[in-house]
Amino acid sequence: MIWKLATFNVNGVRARLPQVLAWLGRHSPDLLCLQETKVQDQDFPRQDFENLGYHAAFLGQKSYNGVAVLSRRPPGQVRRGFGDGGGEDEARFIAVLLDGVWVANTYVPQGRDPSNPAFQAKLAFFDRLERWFAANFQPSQPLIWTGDLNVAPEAQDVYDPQRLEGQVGFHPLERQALARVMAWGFSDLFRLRHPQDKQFTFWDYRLPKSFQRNLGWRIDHIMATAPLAAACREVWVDSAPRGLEKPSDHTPMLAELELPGGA
DNA sequence: ATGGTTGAATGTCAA
Repeated sequence: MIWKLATFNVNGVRARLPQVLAWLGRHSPDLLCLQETKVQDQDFPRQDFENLGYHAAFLGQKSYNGVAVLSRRPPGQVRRGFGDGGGEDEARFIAVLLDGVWVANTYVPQGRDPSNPAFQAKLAFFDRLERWFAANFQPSQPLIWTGDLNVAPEAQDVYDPQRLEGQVGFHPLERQALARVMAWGFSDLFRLRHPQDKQFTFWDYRLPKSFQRNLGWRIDHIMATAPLAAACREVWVDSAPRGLEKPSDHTPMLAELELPGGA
């Protein structure tokens, strides 16, 4: 079974709804993970997605954050929040069991600035994620971790690594925190398939003409354990949505996997 | 230099 999955930080699912619906019609992924939906659950535009044949699982809050998974087939199970006894006040984590594969969709805290307490909360979020993976899975099992991880892993993942070194999103402590989760058992599917490419997924609104000048960051990711990394056929970034009128500041990343038999 | 723009909200925060 060929499986197409995608991740897209939409920066407001209601503001981006026509764009997301058109994108789904064009690309027809088996599942699409959304971040920064910025909508309470009772206002999530579920019907618009169902009209296109997608099931919607979501966890939102007022004004900020919010994650959702849209899927062609209904998820067998859904986890909203970590459920580990820690705080669940921010809507940043949802996981679904789809076609026998668990997919964790995360909106990692941005961190604001390395001197800000939010930065420590960002580092702690990675630790919490690793504990969730380790408590529920083995690295030998098929598992996807995707979303806006808000970290560029390597120098080739930012437009100016010398200038940006030590800034939020490209700070050594964040790269280490991400690397520790990866070391549990994940591969970065984009980097696996494209070892040299300088391909970004985010271009800041606040930098004049950042998209036209390609002043971007690769901070949206699709990570997979070994059996799914071996099953990965292709990974790519669709930059077109970032060039539309009133775009999100992010653009989608997609992957195609040949799911192992029986998954 | 510490700017700039956007969404959700209708203050101003978070990114």
